[in-house]
Amino acid sequence: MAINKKSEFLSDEIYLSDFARTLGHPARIAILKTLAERHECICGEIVEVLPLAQSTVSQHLKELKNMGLIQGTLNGPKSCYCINWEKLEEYMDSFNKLTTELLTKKPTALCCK
Amino acid sequence: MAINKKSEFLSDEIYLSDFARTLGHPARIAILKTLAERHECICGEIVEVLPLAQSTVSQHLKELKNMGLIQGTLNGPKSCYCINWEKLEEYMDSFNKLTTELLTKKPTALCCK
DNA sequence: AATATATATCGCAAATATACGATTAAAAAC
DNA sequence: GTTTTTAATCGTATATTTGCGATATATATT
Repeated sequence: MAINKKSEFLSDEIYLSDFARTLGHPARIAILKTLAERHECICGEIVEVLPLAQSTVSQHLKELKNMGLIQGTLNGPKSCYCINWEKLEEYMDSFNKLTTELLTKKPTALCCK
Repeated sequence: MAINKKSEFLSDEIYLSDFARTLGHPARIAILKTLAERHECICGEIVEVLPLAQSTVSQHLKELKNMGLIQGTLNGPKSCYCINWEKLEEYMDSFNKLTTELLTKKPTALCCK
């Protein structure tokens, strides 16, 4: 690859693709579902639910946190995670805007005959 | 990584994460936007729009095609691409179901104090 | 027939992502 | 004060993704 060409795209496209890439692993979707269900979890609870080692789960949590989709606060030796709804909804809105934009351009006739 | 743990997740989570991963690169989002805008494009038109080499664009097109999101038909030496709306809407619906499912579980009180 | 055009594929290099065990750090329990 | 518990980080191995040039293939054009 040598050079990362990502920066040459529109910032909107980068923003959306970063969100999509973050959801691009089943573990991270499962984590969001678990957190939504339970409202908050300590790391260990999430590890129990996933078929992955603790260190791997910790990495996925870090990635979700870096994207702002979840937040974790220390609670003694434990670390309590929950969804950052504001941020999640912001990303969802952007995604919905894209899908709406695409759908409004859906042609009536068939293409590429 | 040694072993791919993806298969140990729920098929629904795998399905969604595959879709998300496919949108996880700005080039593929840009391709979908271009195809929606123009209804159909030959490969060369897409190459013109993107800041990537022809062979790289061809790879991204292949990935979108493998996921069923676009279809390409040969037209002489040219290859005409368009969006597979049925499939795209199917993925979007699944994604919307996830977001709805998450949002219905949004708590009223703050978590992780 | 020879040449030009268009695009898919191959082969390779580099970057990124995934996964785990081992270690570290910090608080809790004893 | 020592031990245990919890989770983050480090180091490392492997897999996957991204990107390009070169090549192959197939159709148009001349």
